[in-house]
Amino acid sequence: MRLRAAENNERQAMLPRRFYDRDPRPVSRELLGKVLVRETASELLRARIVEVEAYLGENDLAAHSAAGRTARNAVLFGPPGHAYVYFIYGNHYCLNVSCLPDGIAGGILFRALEPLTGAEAMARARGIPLDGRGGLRVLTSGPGRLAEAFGITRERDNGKDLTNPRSDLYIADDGYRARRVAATARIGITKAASLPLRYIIADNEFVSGPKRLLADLKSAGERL
DNA sequence: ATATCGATTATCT
DNA sequence: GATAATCGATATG
Repeated sequence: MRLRAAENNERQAMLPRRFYDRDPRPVSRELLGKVLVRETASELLRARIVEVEAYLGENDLAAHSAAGRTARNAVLFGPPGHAYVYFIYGNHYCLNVSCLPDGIAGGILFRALEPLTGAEAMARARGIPLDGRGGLRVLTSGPGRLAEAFGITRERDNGKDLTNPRSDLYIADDGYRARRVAATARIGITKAASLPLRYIIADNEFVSGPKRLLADLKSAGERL
């Protein structure tokens, strides 16, 4: 009953398509603090978005869309609010959401989440104990980890409309507002590596990478 | 605590 | 045939 009510509230707070129909940078900033939800008949997973990276489409050398449309990156060129899932290093899936109107590429990579609901199921999906080394952090801190925790695969989720009321994967606003937010250089790329397009909730434990606070705030291109 | 390295495959040159 | 928006294990200070 209580869960039911929370569920309904989340449903109502599902972000609409127009939220994503903008430049990936402001969308990234506003995505911080929102809640990623996986909701099926048998499971409810919820986790707060604490780290994302903006990818700017054909003008961004580090973006998958930089060299134009292909079968793999087609979702990035499609309408806003859809899941772009790619497979990387022969090991991991990563989740993005498309931005900007149909025909214009752009997207946002989800890099870290803070578990809110269903941590036990996330641990199961990750194949690790809930109380093991690293604690809850290793469940969802990192793009490959959070995708595994949420059972995200290309087959299951690529192209999924995150703004469809019947989608089992969506993003909600639960009223939380991030306080200290910063932008830093993006992680793990070689091209256009110095642009400050990685957005983090600065004081959040689940932000990815070692020595988070010091390094991040020192290299922060701008405070938001 | 930081550094390096191997795994493993879809995608593109 | 090389590369990649990563992770986890192992080695070293």
